[in-house]
Amino acid sequence: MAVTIKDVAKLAGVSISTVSRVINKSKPVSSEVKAKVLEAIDELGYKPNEVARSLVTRRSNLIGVVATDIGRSYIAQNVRGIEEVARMYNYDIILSNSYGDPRTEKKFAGLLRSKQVEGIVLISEIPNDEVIEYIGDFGIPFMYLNKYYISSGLPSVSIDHREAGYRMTNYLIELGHRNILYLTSYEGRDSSLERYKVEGYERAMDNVIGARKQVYPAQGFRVEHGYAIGDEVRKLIEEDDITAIFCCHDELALGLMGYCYDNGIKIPEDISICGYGDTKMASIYRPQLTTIREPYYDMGAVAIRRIIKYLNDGELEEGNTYLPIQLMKRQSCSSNCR
Amino acid sequence: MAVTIKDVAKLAGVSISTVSRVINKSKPVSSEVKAKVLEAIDELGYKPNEVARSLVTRRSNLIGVVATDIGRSYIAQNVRGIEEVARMYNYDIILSNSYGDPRTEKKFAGLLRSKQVEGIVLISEIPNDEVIEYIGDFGIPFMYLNKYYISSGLPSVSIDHREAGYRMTNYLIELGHRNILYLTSYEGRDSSLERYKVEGYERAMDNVIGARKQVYPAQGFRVEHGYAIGDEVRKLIEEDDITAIFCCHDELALGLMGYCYDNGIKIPEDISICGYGDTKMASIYRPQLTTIREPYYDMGAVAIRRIIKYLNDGELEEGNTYLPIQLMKRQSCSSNCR
DNA sequence: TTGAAAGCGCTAACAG
DNA sequence: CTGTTAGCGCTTTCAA
Repeated sequence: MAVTIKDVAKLAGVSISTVSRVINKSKPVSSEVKAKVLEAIDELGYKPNEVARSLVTRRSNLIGVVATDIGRSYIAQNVRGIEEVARMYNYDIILSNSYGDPRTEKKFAGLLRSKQVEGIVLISEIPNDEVIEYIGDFGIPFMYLNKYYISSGLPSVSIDHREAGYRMTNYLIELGHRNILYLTSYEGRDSSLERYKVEGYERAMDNVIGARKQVYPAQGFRVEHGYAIGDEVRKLIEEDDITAIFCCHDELALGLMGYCYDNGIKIPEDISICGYGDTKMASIYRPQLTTIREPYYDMGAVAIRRIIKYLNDGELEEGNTYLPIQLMKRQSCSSNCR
Repeated sequence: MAVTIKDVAKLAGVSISTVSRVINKSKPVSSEVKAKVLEAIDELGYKPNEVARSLVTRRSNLIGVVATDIGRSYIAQNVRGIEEVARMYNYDIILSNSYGDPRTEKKFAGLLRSKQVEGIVLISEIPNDEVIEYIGDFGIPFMYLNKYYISSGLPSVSIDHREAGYRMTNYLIELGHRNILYLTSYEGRDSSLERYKVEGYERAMDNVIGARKQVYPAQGFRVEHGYAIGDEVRKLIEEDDITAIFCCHDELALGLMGYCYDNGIKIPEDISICGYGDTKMASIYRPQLTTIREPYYDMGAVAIRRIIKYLNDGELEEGNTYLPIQLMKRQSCSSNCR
């Protein structure tokens, strides 16, 4: 049986209230008594039962995180940010993976509430109004991270995708490219964030005489989709004289680069390719991937910070927090255009 | 104020015990009463307070995970395995990142105990007898995952590194290589697992007439270390006519491959390189990395399964669980030797 | 400065 | 089958 506050009290020859007071420094305790208590705690190796404490204080010091899949590199970075900042404020993280199922997201949110978490961060890759409404009713602070879908009005953290799309495109234009293909992920719905990036892309292209816009859809945004679209892209390159491809996500770019490698297409000599996200792999891969940095760690850190701020001050910030954009110029894009 | 069991009892016109019974299906309840209770629960949107429940049942349904850094790809996979299996048995995961500091590992272990976790998985990258002893005293099941250091006797999960080193080396030999460099991570201590891998490597080399063994240390096992050792390795290749390099970890191999790319050394035409681990990147990178698969997801899954088994049956399995070895033959190794 | 006692929300005997 | 009651380990009034 674990040692409890009673054991400590008995050994120190004081009441449990006194022990509680020295643990929490909640009220003055005479230094001699305090010494005795501390000694007893030390001798017994006593650690307060946080569950009991939570029950009475109504503070679990727990933050719930529902993520699509911690196995995704960027999500791991999100979670790192969350965990590290939470830790600074003495919060622990309960983690659950939904694997992209909306019903699971909702179920886990409910489980987290049962565990009395004080706040929830949802890292999703799908639109899911139902879970958002559901969590909204919990009456605890909630942050929503989704790098694929629009979360208009929801408390969230991201970069300005319009601006990012614009900047990246402009960089390619500066390199001398005119026929730049924007490779998007296929989207039935228009709640996709792609909308903004494409807007930025088009705005940049429209500024330049002789630039030819072209937006082409892949079947998704993962590595395998980038690889799979290779044949089609190759055709486009030849037919339309494309010299640079702006991929809507790093993973897609990496898949496409894999295809190019396997098919003897040289990057950036034959074609410039850039990505979006700056996942870990982007800088390890060769040629290193030119990309837009989405600061995943910071996104997590800011998200949890907003939750904690609310928990401390009751101050509720609304809407999206915009983080600075960084263009990572690397090896995969050059001015070697035809 | 959240709705409690009392509210439900009042609305349903029954006692709280009855409500408890229908929630837990712990004792028979007449179907009409049950219906009333269920209705009340639904109407109020009642969710039992797990904290209160934990306090009385002494079961938190929480598993603590202390990891070095969830940002590392393989650790994310470990945690995925842990989380997914734990979930099947209704356990939640509390996650903390130690960032490799032994004192932090110990501190977090203590915090987890305070939170009444029912088991702990420690994913470490350092030797740390102190924390092991500390957790050992908690009297809860404990699994130790460390892919760099020996955990002799401790409950753990891994592949047979001796055999893996042997098999990989043999594969290179079969490809025709004779001068194979084993690139290890620098180790002052001999509690490193490298010992086993090198043993396997040497055993394979010793079997072959004309094979020349050479074990060379990098300053560590990360991508940057692989890149940094590039100059030295290049010299070795030339001087000693090395045709293949067996890197002790994928990250090291990837770093070295990056160096090769940047310096015009072709893989596998000029040199064959293989890794160890089969991290996600190994199959995305080009050329794809030939490597030994360490099944990270499974390692996590098996670890948590052993914990849960103990929790259910009280059965304690000791020592290491060995998982099958897989040799991933890919693009980075060929028989193109001089 | 200290102790006694109530109670957080729930489960689990114990009675009935 | 149902209700009453005693805690789980702790914090926090309220008195002393």
